[in-house]
Amino acid sequence: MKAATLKITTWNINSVRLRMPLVAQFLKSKAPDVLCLQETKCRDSEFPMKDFHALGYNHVAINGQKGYHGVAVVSKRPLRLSQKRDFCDKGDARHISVEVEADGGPITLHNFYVPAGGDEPDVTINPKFLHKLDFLDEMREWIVSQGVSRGRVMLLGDLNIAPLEHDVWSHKALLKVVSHTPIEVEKLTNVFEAGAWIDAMRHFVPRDEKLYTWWSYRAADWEASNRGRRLDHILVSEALGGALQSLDVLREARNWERPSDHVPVTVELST
DNA sequence: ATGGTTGCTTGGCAA
Repeated sequence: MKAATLKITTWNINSVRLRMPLVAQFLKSKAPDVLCLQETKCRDSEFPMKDFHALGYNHVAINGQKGYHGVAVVSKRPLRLSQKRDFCDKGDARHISVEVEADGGPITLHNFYVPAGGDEPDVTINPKFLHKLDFLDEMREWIVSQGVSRGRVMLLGDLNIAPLEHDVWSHKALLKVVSHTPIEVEKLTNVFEAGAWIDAMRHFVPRDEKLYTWWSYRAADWEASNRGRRLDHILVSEALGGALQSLDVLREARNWERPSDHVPVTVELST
């Protein structure tokens, strides 16, 4: 009898075509039921569909665009595409949602790639930062008005914000660095509260322990300096809070050959 | 004080 669990991974892959060998290595060794990707960086017609099929991931939902952004969900279990919402009406591919079959009933997944926001944390001179804040406001409004977190729901992906003091290597040094500024943290906190989401990663790792999912390419030695940030998140609705079984942040993936700057984050749920 | 790297594409932006 099949174990009644569901393993779900989120991973900003920074070009799915370039890194398909790493994805294959990951799927073979960890075998999650569902993998949610961000920054696929290709049109839907260019997505390496056959490679996923060959690995046993026969169910695929994609929202891609040429060169930038792009999100995808690949699964060993049947999926039903439910939505591709164009937040901020810019035509960006930054969201896709699906329903995944599970023993206790379907689970809705919302896979996000939130705008990075550029370098300057000042909306008067940096339109990319304004876009990021507007995107977060729209997420909050959408969660409230649509009741997004009702039922068995997960919201995950690269949210490009490290909200807690120990989600960054130095809280003080990063207060004026986009990804950890007070205004971004406030708006992401509003998103969390709007759905009464449970922070699945912090369910397993205390808030006073360092926890990162991303290390810059620009460090001479990422591992020695260890200047990481927790930019990737998995949130679950209250109905799934009691189902959380385990967490795996695959730090070693940052040392793979030609790695993404983000590592895969996996949670296991009892279903 | 201000680089540093990577990907998509071939000059320069986005991250």
